[in-house]
Amino acid sequence: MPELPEVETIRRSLVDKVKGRRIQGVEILLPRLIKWPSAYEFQALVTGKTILQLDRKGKYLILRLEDNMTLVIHLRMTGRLYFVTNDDKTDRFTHIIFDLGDGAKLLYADTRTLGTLYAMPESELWRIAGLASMGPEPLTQEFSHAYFRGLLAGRKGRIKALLLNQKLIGGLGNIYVDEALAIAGIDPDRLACSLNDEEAALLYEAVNQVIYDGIHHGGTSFRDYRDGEGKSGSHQNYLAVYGRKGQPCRRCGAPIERKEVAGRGTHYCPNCQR
DNA sequence: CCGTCCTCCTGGCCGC
DNA sequence: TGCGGCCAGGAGGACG
Repeated sequence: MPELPEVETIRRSLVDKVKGRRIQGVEILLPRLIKWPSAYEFQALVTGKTILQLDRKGKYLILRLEDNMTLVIHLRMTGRLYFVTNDDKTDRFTHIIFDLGDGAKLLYADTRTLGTLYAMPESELWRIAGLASMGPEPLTQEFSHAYFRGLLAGRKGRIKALLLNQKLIGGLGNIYVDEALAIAGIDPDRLACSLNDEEAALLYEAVNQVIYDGIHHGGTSFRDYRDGEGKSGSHQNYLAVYGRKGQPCRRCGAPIERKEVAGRGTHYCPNCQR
């Protein structure tokens, strides 16, 4: 499940490969993945355009094309983006093929087909609500300690739900939220407004730390995630709690447990997190 | 406005 | 061994 560190790793692995290349054609094998405009219009808008830059905002990848056109991709659960220079790597999960010329292709593959693609002029990006309403990302100036404290004040929902809310903080998903809460020693079931100053400070630091470490390790390859060259990340080897049900807590040795919080499978140490 | 629940989707895993 | 059932979870929409 690509979260901010995984999407950033994909961006870094692709940017130099696609920059300056012209999209010669687009083959759309699964049209329903195109959310705006129609698949036919999408094809017309991006074909013939040169890729000027590859940006990321939260979990969205944004290809900046010439003439202020943008191609936006959200990988959701199992989306993958590969750069290839031969045809060998297409399989039945390859749904959209961007021909970049000279045998080079950018492949969009997705086993569960929940991913979404959009094409529109930069001035119309407001159409993508999740992009337009995204909150500040960890490791940015905008995501200040004061901002984070402000989020917690008076909020009755669970802290896990708050961290997952992209309108409040951009880029966190289930893995990194569980990890941040584990590092900060906070029970995911706690109400956001119940955190004291010390806990809030610990959690703020933990959120930044897990995102930093995740990027540093090239992402977490727990199931499907690979970077733009098909390489796995290594952060799965450093996880504190996610996917470690029954295994000993790295801090106290107690078995990691799993429960449902905010409708999500949640891993935590019952001893360290309170 | 806010929180909760449902929906989408399919490979993989579990139990019978 | 086969197969039904369920789980994984990001995000948008319905609903109270």
